[in-house]
Amino acid sequence: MKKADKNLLSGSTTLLVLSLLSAGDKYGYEMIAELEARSDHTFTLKEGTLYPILHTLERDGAVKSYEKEAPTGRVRKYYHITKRGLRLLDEKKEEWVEFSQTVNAILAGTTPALA
Amino acid sequence: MKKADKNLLSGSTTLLVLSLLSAGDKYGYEMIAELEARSDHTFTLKEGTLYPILHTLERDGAVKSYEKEAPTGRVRKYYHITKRGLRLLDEKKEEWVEFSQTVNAILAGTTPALA
DNA sequence: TTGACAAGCCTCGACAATCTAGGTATTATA
DNA sequence: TATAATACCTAGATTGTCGAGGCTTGTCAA
Repeated sequence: MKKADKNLLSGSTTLLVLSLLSAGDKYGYEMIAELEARSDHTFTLKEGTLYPILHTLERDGAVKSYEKEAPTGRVRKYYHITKRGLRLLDEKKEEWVEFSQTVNAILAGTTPALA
Repeated sequence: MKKADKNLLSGSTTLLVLSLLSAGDKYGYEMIAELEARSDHTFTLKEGTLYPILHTLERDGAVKSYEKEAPTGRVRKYYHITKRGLRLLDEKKEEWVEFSQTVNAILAGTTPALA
C-alpha cells in the first residue's frame, strides 16, 4: 500500500522525531532516512517539514544541537534530547495511545472502555 | 486526559465519518454528538469541519443525502454511504491500520514486520 | 405571547502543519 | 571534470481544522 497520506502524519511528526532521538543523538538527514527505512516507506518526512520542527524543538528546549565532524570529513549537526524533551515525549506518547485506541474503538463499532 | 490535539485528528476525520455512516444513515448534528459520546470527549468534531467534509464526500459520490422529517417535525438532512463510499472506507481503514502500526513500531523501537 | 435556548444546517476568514521547490556547500564517483 | 549524493536551510503555496458568526425551526418557561 505504502502511502498513508500526509494528513495522518500531521500531528505525530514531533512524536516520531522525539522518539527517534530518545534512542540516541542523530542528525537531520539521518532521521529522515531512518524513519523511511523503519517504516518501510510509509513515512517520507520531507526536509521542509523536519528542519523547522527541529528548530522549534530546540527553541523550546526539548533538544540541543551540536556540530560534529563525520568520519567522512563533513560537519553534521546532531540533536540531543533533553529532560524536557523526554517529558514532552511522554505526553505526546500518551496522547497518541489514547487517540489511536479511540479511533480503533470507533472503527470496531464499540465504545471504548471508559476507564 | 481528554484533548488529543487537533493535528492528530487531521487525516482521520473522513475515516471516522465514513465509519459512522457505514453503521447506518445519520445527519450531521447527530454524527458530532455520536463521535463525542463514543470517544468519551476525545473527539469533538466541529461543525465548521464536518459540514464541508460531508459536502466534499457527496460531491465525490461517496455519500448521498436526503431530507427526512424528524418525529419532532423538523427536517433533517441524512447522509447515506454509497458503494463508492464503502470502498473509500476500506482504503482509509487500511491506511490507518498501516499507519498506526508503524507509529507503534517506531515508538517501540522495533522495525515493523515487513509483511 | 414573548423571549431564550436547543436543534440543525451553513460559510467565511484565521491559523497551523506539511509540502514544493528552490537555494547553498561539501564530498564521492564516474 | 561534471554529476550525484550528502547535508542543511527557507519562502511560499496548499490543505485541513477551527472560531465565530448567520439563519431557521421547535420547545419551554415566564
